Amino acid sequence: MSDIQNKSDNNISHNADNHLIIERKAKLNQIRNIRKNAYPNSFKPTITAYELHQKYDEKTNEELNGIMINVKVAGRVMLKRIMGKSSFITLKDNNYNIQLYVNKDMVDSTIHQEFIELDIGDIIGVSGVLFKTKTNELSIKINSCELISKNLRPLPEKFHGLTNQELCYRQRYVDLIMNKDTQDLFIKRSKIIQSIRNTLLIEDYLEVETPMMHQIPGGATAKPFITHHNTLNIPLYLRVAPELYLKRLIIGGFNRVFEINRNFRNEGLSTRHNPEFTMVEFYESYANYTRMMEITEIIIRNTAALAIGSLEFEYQGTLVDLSKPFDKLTICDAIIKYNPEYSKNQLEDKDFLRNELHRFTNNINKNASIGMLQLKLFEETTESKLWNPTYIIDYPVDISPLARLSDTDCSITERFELFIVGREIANGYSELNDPEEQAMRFKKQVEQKDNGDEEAMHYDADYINALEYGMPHTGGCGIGIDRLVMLIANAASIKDVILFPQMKPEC
RNA sequence: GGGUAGUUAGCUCAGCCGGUAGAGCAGCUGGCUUUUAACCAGUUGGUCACAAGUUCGAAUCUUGUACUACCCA
Repeated sequence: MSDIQNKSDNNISHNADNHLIIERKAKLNQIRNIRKNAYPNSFKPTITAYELHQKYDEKTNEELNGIMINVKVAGRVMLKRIMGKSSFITLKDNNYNIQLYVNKDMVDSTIHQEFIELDIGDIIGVSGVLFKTKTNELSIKINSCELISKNLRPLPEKFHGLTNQELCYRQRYVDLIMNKDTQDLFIKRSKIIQSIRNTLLIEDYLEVETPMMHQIPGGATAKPFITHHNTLNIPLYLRVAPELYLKRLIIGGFNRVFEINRNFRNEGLSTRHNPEFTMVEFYESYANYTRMMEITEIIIRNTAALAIGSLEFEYQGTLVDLSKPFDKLTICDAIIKYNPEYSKNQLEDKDFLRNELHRFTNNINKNASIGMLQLKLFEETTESKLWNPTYIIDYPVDISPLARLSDTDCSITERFELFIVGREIANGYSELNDPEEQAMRFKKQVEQKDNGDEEAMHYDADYINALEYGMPHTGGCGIGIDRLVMLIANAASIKDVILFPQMKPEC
């Protein structure tokens, strides 16, 4: 800890003080000289700005004068309009504004002086009486004013706010102070997660927590972060997925479980990738992938209904419709539907697929199965066209090491991915519950790892051990919550829906 | 990893056929009795991201580096 502390000490004052900050620090020093504590903690508001508007917006000035409502409110000074005798401040309390008013002749001169000397950004507590101005704005005629926390760093410009995207991400606290849209988005995110949780609880799922630190990373083909446990002196991996632990719980006898939590993948940063991201994974025994598609559909509709109140909405300027049953297509059917120039015969011809793929990429595995070639062509030609919700089903077994084989075709699995606005939102399957088959699949993964595939899975002997106790047939699914929030909140980048996205260090 | 654009005052932005660095807001001083992006007058504030080059002279032209955004792999 102390090492890290010492290193970070170097950047503590990375923004050198300008004259604005020097002036405000001087003000703070004055306050320290006058008061015992410049950061008092005794002010207790009696009402919030939101409640004030709820209760009193409809009242007239005469009605308010008649009942003389005394209130105590706290918040941040956002705007000042100082005039000779009458002065106004716009106070922001938990994202709602309330106007404060003071008249020089009607209060003690020190209160008036303190009021007009407040800086934009200061956090204050006031008490006063409600009234309405000429323009019918609910306001508080203050009779006392206490500085609770001095603002030392000036806020961004009052009209344009903070628009510098980099600063919004790096200093989210400033973004949240200035931009109501940002606050609203993260409120929406919270509602979406609540909605997912509610839907699963109603479906009788149990919410659980499984390890974030794995001795053997598993559950997805992805490159993990690695760390070290000092006492045990072993490497630990931040999990890439909770899947194998959730299925251990199914084996343990919980019929329906889910977990909403972070996964970590050691990949690049992009508008669709943050190294830590949030997933909900849910597993239901005595179910298969058809049931998982049904419940995924319910979950996604419910989130939209709760967060935006509609199943039809715009994403980046184009309408998305969640109201109709989600389309369900195999990889080949989807290619043909969105690219009519291809025929079924062509898609079953390995040489044709290879030639076709060379138009898009030179990176084609020599040993790729026909399923893999079809998938590759799907990714190149079709994925980005799947705007309205579409389940792509029956993925090749090569890339689905934890999914159950199809009963009719042993080259494919009972697996689906859900695409909306051209992006993968969910991934689910009928779980592979045959321990011998699973052991064989793990061995294949290990071979791939030995051949240099950093994303290939490890052999998890304890998971095989668990499966050998017997796991009922089970359906499972994971939904990427960040991408779902992007969709519902109409955000272009994953950084917009993560409060503190990972950024490169500032130089 | 590759391409394109951006980086100028605390914030939002001008300036870019090279010639003393600008505005609005914020700040400071003064005025103003219901304002609301209050207004009016005056005023402080800059290593023009960083580094090298071309030039008598670079925010401006060239190259490189860093970060950010977008597109592609």
